[in-house]
Formats: sequence, C-alpha cells, structure tokens
Amino acid sequence: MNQRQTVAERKAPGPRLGKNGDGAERHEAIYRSISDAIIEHRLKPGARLREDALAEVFGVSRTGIRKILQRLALEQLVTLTPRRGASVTRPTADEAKDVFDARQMVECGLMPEVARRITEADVSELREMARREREALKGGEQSAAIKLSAAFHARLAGISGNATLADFVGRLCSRSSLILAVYGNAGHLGCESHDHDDLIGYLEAGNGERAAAFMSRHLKAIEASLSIVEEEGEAPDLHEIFGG
Amino acid sequence: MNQRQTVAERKAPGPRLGKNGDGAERHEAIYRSISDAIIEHRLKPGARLREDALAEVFGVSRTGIRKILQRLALEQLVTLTPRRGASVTRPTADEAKDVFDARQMVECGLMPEVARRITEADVSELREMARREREALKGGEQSAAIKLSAAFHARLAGISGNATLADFVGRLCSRSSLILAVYGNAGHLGCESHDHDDLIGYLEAGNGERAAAFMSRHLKAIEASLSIVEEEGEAPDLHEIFGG
DNA sequence: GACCGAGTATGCGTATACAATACCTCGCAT
DNA sequence: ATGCGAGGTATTGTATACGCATACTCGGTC
Repeated sequence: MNQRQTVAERKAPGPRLGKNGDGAERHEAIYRSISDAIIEHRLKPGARLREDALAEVFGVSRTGIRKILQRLALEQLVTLTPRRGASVTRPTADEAKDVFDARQMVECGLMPEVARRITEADVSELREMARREREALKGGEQSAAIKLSAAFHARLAGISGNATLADFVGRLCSRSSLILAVYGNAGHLGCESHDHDDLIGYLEAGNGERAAAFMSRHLKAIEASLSIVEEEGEAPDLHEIFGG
Repeated sequence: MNQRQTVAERKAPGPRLGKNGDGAERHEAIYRSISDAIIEHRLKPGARLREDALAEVFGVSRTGIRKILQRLALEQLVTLTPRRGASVTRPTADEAKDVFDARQMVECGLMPEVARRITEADVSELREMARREREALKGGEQSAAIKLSAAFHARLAGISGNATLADFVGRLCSRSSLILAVYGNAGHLGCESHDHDDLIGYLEAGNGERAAAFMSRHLKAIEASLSIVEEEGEAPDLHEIFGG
C-alpha cells in the first residue's frame, strides 16, 4: 500500500528531544496526521496500524501512540480488537445508514439556527472553503476535496453555536469519509460541486427552512450515490451462494 | 497508604489473576465504577481524581487508570488539565444549554422512529425501569433515581435502532446528570414521576408525534427546573460587580 | 498429500522507573 | 506584618522493560 506519510521522517536519530515541553502539541499533531491520513483515504479501511511502526515513524514511544490510537478508536476511526491490534475501521452498511440518518437529523435540524446566527465573516469563510473544495475537485485532488468537504460541513455546524452538536457533526463527517472510502464510487465524490454554494446562498438570505430542505436533499444525494454492497469478505455465506 | 495489592502481585509468580486475560473486563468494570459514581453524584463536580489514589483503590497500576481517565475525558465526564490532573467536570451554563438543546433535537427527533419500532418486550422493560425509578424516588434514593432516569432515556433512544444516535443520547444523558449535580435543586429531581409512564403510553399507541411533543415538554421542564446561576467562582467579573 | 501439533515469533497489555513541572510552604526582606 | 522568592514535595507525563497470548510456520504422522 501507499504509505508515504506526510511526516517526512523526523530523521533526528537522537530521540532525546522527546522532552516534555511540546509533548502535548506533538501528540496533537500526530493525532491529526493520522486522522487526516484516514479521512483523506491515504490510509484505507482495513489497513493495519502497528504500534511500533507508528511509534518509530513519528519518533515517539509506543505509550504515546497507544493514547492516540485509543482516542481514534473512541471516534470510531480505527477499530481496536483486543489482541489483533489497531486497524482503520471498515464501516458496515448498517453503520453507514446510521451515520447518514444521524447527519440528516442533526445537520438539517441545525440549519435554522445557523441561518439565524450566520455573519458576513462566516459567509466569506464558507465561500472560500467551497471555492477551494471546487478547485481541488477540478484539479483531481480527491483527498483534499474529501477533507475540505468534511471541514465545510463541520464548520457549518459550528456556526450554530452549539459546541456539543458541532462536535458530533464533526465526528459524523469523519466517519462519512470512511464510508465514502468503502462504498463510494471512484470519480463520483459525494458532494456535488455547486451544492455547497447554493446552501450558503440560502443561509445568507436567512432562509433556514430552505437551507434545511436543501441540506436534506444534499445528504440524500450523497447517500444515494453510495453503492452499498455487502462485501462480507471475511465470511462469505456459502449457503446463500450455493443455494444450500 | 495501603500497598498490599501491588506488592502481593509483584512477588506472586503464579499468573493467577490480573495478568492479561481479564484485563479488558477489569478495566471495563473500573470504568463503569467511576462513571457510575460520577453519574450518581457520589463524586461531585470539581472533585479531584488522583491517579495513584485510583490505582491503589482498584488495585491496578497507574497506566490502566490513565487509559480510563482519558476515556472519561473524551466523554466529558472528567476534565483533564495538562499538569493538574483529572477532576470531575463542572459543566458551564453554556454547556448545559448546549446539552439540553441537543437532547431536544435528537431525542424528540427519534421518537417517531421509536414509536414505529417499539415492541411489547420493549414496553414492559421500559415500564419496569420507570417503576424502579419511581420507587427509588419515593424511597429517597436520589443517586439511584438519577442513574435510572438517564438509563431510561438512553434505552429509549436505543429502540430507534440507530446505534450512533443512541450512543450520543447516552452521553448526553450522562452529562445531564452532571448538570443536575451542579444546577439542580435538591429534592426536585429533573424528571417528574409520571412523565416517563405517560411517554411509554404514547409510544405504545404508536403515536410518535405525541411522544415527540411530550418529550419536548419533558426536557423543557427539566431544563426549566435548573437554577442556572453563573457561579464563576474562578473569575468573578469585578467590573460587573462594582459597576466599572 | 493433508491435517494436526509443537515451536517460534510477533505484538499487545501492564508495571515500573525516571524526568519535568506545578503547587505549596517557609524564610527573608522591606 | 506583608509580599515576594526560592526550594521542596507531590503528581503527572513519558519511556522502557517484561510477560503473556495469539498467529504463523514447519515438521511429523496418518
């Protein structure tokens, strides 16, 4: 697999720098590195994440890696099986449905409040994000586009002012990236090019109801674009196959 | 303090316990112990949770405790400040509002689906839970009542079949317990005695809309019963106090 | 030739040791 | 007497070492 990490190999042979001052930031950076790699599909679902390998790549000990892996596991980006180690989560079809149902409920429900609270600055920032996403899509940088799309939805939720729900939406978007990696069709990214721009328009006009309805269609379109086929690679149902 | 456990384990050559086999279950049990203690208000918001103390009490090393503390921190039941250690989270008024707004959106939104999917077995189980809660309330066991109330709401969400949203509701309920501990009035527990029973009735009748409306009122009532006074013990606003 | 068992190897879970830092207390100076 | 500073203590953060469980492989036997 393609494992060229963005880390650029802290070639420092003396890992004595693992002092304490920047430990927290360091860990945060590592967390984001791995998280981004998963969201951008540079690490594909099912990929194993060995602790020592990660520890060596990032130049920290296994202890820190374990903490990060735990956190990723709680966000359901990686799956932690007791004695098999960590691997990038491979969402099931049921989970995919749950995630999109949840997004439907929360993101649409948030739109009225977002329309009420959105500011000029928010609008320009969202426009900029949408523009960059479109450019990435046009330039064939699918990884960047996926991340930007998720970031757009998360940022949108953040405008509502409800940190709890915004955080939840952020996680749902991360998981959605994973779902796209498994069930998405290559070349057909979830979000259509102009959808996000249209959405900004409704919000800017203060029309929360329109925005909610549009978001609903938007999410439905993404979900519909998935090809949910039960792969069940691990346990093929021989009875069903052979008509037993 | 009492260090018999660790010493005994060290000198014990026989790997009869605590080694590796039941480690996961052990940790799960400890996690639930601490979580329950927080939800039941036996550990009050602001209480410090020292790692060695917990390690000694539960007879495991600090390593395992740290993992559990991290998990609790991610669920926002404990707050982890960089070099000050862990303490039971003291929710702010803003967080309280966010949590109840989120519950309003998700729990009410779930009711129609719950009404559609609820079974006879679910109904009897819920009735039993409501009964036990009422008894606890009548018997003055406030801790038990709080936990049962949270469990009721979480169980209800679980009937929807959406694991993601059910999990989210569970966390919101846990945080609500914390909020009640800080802002709730003694003697007046959030949920009225008969509310849960009434709710079951609507659901049993398959009336999702009624159930949603009732849930909305129910949550509003709980929120209204809180006395949200900005304690801000850490940073009193002198300007406001002295009219500066 | 296939299947089963033993041995090895890999990799995780846990504990302990060490380092760094924040808080608290005591002493000194003003 | 009070405020400030320095040192000690206590507690967390990180790394390393060790033990065990499981998986994979190789050889023997049926």
